[in-house]
Amino acid sequence: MQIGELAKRTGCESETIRYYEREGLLPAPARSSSGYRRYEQPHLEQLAFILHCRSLGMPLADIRLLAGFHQQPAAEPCDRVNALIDQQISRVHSQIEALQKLEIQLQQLRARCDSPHTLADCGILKTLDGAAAGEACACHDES
Amino acid sequence: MQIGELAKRTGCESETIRYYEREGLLPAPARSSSGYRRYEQPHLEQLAFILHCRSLGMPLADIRLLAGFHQQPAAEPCDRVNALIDQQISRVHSQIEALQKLEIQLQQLRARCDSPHTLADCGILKTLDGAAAGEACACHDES
DNA sequence: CTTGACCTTATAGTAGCTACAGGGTTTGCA
DNA sequence: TGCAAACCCTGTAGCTACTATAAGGTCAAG
Repeated sequence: MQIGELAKRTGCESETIRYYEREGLLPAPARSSSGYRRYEQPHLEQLAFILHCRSLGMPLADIRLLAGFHQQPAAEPCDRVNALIDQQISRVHSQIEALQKLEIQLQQLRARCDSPHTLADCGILKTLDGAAAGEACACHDES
Repeated sequence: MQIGELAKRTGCESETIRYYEREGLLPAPARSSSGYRRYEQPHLEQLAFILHCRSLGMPLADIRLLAGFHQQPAAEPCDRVNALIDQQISRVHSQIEALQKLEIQLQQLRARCDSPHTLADCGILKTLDGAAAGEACACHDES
């Protein structure tokens, strides 16, 4: 199949497929006489593997590693696979925590201007300006 | 003060300060005879304003807008300020939701290999491979 | 024989920095 | 006076994971 069909079947844009090839995540396929890429079933599965990992938020470098385990002797221990997943879980987890703190801070800031005002009276702008001048601010200091 | 001192006082690297100047977030300061940037107190406050907003995860484009409100007549309504903060809150909120789903999916995947195995037996790799071949997977399908 | 849908490569853009390279300046010390 | 360390300058390239062009070649239908 051509790149467009692979794209349609996987829901991944042609340009992204070419990008994955350049990045060494997908093997370069055979070419037709006119230079068009010709994909087979294994390419589709490899791409699906990549997309599945991406949907789990894994970085391309980790996916490269994960894919690489297929080339290794099957009797090897799989602890590095587990470590990659654990790493990803902890990355995601700490992002969640950081964003939750952020949301609270933003809501505290937002509460400073709950009814419509003018720029001069806006509690949000005042808070931000005050913080810039070194004062305590609703969003960061009154935890 | 020179850029290095501004950097030290704000905890922002000199290169980032120059970057903000290039991006039009900080006004270009006066220069010494040898071309060194000379900052005054207002620059420090402006930079602190930017850093404070950044610490709330606001994109530079929004910070530019927020800073721009200082140049506007003080009697203008501040609803666009509020809208920017609301937007940021909803961005952060939907990121949190997406990451929480991700974490659950990752943990379901991780549970497929809770004790050490070989690559051949690794429930994680098997799940990922199966998903690539079109099977249902622990992480996405058994919600 | 032309139109439209496909494909090719190469390059630049996105966000928000960070990290050089390759220079100039200033300060202090011997 | 000479020199080294610690500053500063500009300009450019790198990071992630794409996305979006430009400028062109190919192929099938009508």
